[in-house]
Amino acid sequence: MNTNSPIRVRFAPSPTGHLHIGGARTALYNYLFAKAYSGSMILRVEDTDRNRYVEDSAKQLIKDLKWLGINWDEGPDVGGIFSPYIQSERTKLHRSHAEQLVKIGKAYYCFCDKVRLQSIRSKHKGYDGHCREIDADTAMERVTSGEKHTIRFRSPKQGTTTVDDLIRKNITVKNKQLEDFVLFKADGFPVYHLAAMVDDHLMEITHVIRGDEWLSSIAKHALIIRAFGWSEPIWCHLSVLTQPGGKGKMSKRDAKTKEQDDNHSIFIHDLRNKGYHPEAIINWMALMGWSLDDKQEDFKLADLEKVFKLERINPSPAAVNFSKLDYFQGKHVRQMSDREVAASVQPFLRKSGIVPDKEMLLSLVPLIKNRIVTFEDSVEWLSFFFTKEIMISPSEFTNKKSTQEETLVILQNVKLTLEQLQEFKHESIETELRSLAETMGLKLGQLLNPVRLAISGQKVSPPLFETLEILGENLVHSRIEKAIKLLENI
RNA sequence: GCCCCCAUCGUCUAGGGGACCAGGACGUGGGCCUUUCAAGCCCAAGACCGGAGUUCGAAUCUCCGUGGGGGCACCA
Repeated sequence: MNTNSPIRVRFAPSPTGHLHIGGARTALYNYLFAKAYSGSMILRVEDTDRNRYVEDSAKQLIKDLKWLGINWDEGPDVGGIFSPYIQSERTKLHRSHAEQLVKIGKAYYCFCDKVRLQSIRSKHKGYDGHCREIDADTAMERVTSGEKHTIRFRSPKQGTTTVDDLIRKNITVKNKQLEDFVLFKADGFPVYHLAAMVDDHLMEITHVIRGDEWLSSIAKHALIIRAFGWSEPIWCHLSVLTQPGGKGKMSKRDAKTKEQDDNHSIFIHDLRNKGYHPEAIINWMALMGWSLDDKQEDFKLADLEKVFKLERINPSPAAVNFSKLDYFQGKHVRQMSDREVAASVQPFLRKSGIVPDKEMLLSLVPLIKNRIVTFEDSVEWLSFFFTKEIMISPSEFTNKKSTQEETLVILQNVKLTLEQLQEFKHESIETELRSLAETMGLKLGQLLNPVRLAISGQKVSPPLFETLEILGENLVHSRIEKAIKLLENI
């Protein structure tokens, strides 16, 4: 291709379902490459398969990409000089190009129906060339008379086709391996192979960065391009993403059973609903099949836009590793300001029926910031602050270390101590409770754990002194009192 | 079955003939800190798929195996 022309790349999903991390990562690499080299990113929706079309999924796709921070310069929603960017609106273009290939003898009309194709499939590796030698005039007549037909590519029968992939060097395919594949379907729509090549050419795409699943048909694509006499884009095929165990392709089909546990999903919108931050997802995805060096692993989208290089893409398959996503997510949360965390957490609290006071929430954030992974996690850390009644079963108060009576005494003493406080601040609470533990001859933990249970209903909670302060004198007293009654009445 | 791609710790990776008894990160185990749980810090275990070749020298280059993956539609 012409190396002087500005870089133009495209992400070309088909609207058949939700955006998952495989597609998102392809989109990301395209986007980053465009940014790093001041090129243009194009979004093109490839919806030529009417059977698999899923209503609204293009809209969802766009929403998910935008949420991740991936933008484009041309696309169905923003337009551009090569409009339209919805492939099904370009079928006239595809048709005329297919016919052009017929005209110059690189393709031919085929009148075989599905029944015949089915019957030869067992005997032949691919299409048997039944309509290959029908003379042009006869074929033309049958087409104009309205006979159902497809247009097939006239694949070379001998020799080899060699295509250059940026990260895999030469890929050579024996031409006899190629059948006369369909370019244009009887339903009036083009097949991917034709449509994508025509659109890429017309849209002046310079680099095709796409998934590994296209590698096996790259010879077809090169042959189509060469048949037209066009120059090829630079090809760059990404590796596949495999299941967490490293075995088997990560797929949408069994995503529910294998890649997805309670907290993780391969779908971007699920991750979003779970409370992951887009930057964490970006950082995680970027490193599945790409690296800068052996030093830096923390990247913001803005960083990646500066340093991304196609040459550093790794051709070998990468297994999805959700624990690393959690790591990046946790790390990202800790880097956010308290205000940002509060804002991110709020929708999840609301979803569970909690409408927190803004200032109170802000004061709680420091207590949970390095305890949560996803924003949704905040709900279980904070809900006891906002619910009127908490549930405790008395049996939880006793364990191998302390009996009912001991716990009761602790709570009574704590109650007294707290009642005598001048001000209900965590510093003074801490001072008094520490000295109470000392006078009672208890370890701080022994003293605090029953209190924790009494006021939160949980064995684990945010740091207790701060928790008590924020919970407030009244609530603390009533909850401790309630726990005391509970213990007395066993 | 045929074709194509890939191969370094469990996982993501650095490395690209001597700098490597192979470096980093996640995870795992242990320790420190500590009011629970985290976070943080420290330590540890843990890999060049096998075999030939090329070379003074191979994780690195070549070939052959093996393993894994992807594709062989009027799907994308």
